[in-house]
Amino acid sequence: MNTQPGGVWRYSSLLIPTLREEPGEAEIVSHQLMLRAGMLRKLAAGIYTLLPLGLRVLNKVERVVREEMNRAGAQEILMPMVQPAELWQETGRWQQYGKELLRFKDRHDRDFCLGPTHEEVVTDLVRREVRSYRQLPVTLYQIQMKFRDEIRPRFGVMRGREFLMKDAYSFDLDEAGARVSYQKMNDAYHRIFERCGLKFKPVEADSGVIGGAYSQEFMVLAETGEDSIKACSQCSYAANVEKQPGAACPRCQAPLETHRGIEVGHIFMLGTKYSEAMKAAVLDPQGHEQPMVMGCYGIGVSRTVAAAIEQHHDDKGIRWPAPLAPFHLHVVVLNPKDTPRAAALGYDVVLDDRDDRAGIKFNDADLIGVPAQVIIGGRTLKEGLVELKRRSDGVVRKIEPGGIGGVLAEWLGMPAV
RNA sequence: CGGGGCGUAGCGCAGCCUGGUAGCGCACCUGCUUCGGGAGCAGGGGGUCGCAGGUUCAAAUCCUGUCGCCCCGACCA
Repeated sequence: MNTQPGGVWRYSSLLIPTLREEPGEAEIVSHQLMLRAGMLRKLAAGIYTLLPLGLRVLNKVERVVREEMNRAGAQEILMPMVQPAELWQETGRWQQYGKELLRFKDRHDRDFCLGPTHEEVVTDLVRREVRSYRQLPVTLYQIQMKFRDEIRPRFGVMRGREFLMKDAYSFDLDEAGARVSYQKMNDAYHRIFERCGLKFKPVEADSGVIGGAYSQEFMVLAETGEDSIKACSQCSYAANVEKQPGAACPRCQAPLETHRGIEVGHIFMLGTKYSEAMKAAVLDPQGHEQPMVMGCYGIGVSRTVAAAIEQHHDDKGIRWPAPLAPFHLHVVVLNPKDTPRAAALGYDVVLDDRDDRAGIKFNDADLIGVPAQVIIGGRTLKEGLVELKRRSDGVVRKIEPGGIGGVLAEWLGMPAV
């Protein structure tokens, strides 16, 4: 599908199978709304097909992520989903990783796995191609489907087995350089989640199987989050409960408050765990071999979509933050005979030209949650006006069609492209 | 893997306890009317009741096994 900005799409030609009733399979609101809004359908436990609307939102998150990764100096690559066992045996994770790592053999009886993460592959790439400290620092990233055979997938794309992830890996000559790279990614993550319109909190976390010196998780605050976090009531300190079992802030001794969070990002200072195991080294200015100091940085792209819905919805449906919205403007044409010539507004527009009753169109529009709606029809149309409605708070303005662009720019907080 | 629940039309469900030729709402198709917040009337199509065995004259219903899905727990970059 065309994802170029500024297009006009006819609702009648899009596959948007909205559901009036709540699907029995969904427990939490983001999962329910993704199904009801026709974004998502299940193929098997934890494995989903994204429909046009769902894909458009995913693409919007990807766009924000790419822009900020590129701005931070990271370079995009694309690594294979299928990985040979040998690499994982080098780091010992072939044995360490449990059943979450889906393994299989090819026709020649060689062992492979579906990549749940890409430290081994990227380290293999860099050790082959980078020889000198002059080539550092380098940060590589990709946006790719991951597969983790979760014990218990749940809540739709919140905890799927197959999911879209942005993973980045930094390589530096020394610890100081690695800290700079880590900080750049930290800054980029703040910008990404802010741009996505999310209320989030960076927390200190355990680095788990990935390993490394220290790590931070980016938690979207939501009641339905699977993680519990402790945040200081006075300073900015916050930690995952796995990491912080105490009741008082270790920095300022103030009491800690408990919140629920959805982990949408996780950044790790890896150190030389992988570069040493895999002999990924460069020559320093003195001509000595040094293992590269690494960091790795993940964002659950599909999970971010669900997290955004958890924070932005009401009883009628989704209320997309403008940067993530599948469309910026939803044109509700009450009488298909009044279908306007779709003016090039410079925004993504969906035009509901279906031959259906007004109630169906209003309800679908609210469900899908495009941030602005134009209602064309009735008395207003006879006056030569249209109604512009803001989804977030229901504010309605009657204006001349020529004024739509201006109000949109104001409401969306973003200029036309 | 332990505990709980559910598999009946595309979706949501009833029927199962107490066995006797499978039903409701929505959706879908046709016609007429209607048309600013999920229309009305009339007609119509759609089902191996998850699957496999067993009991029985007869199984959606009872028994056994099995598969799938959901929730809680353990686990989780």
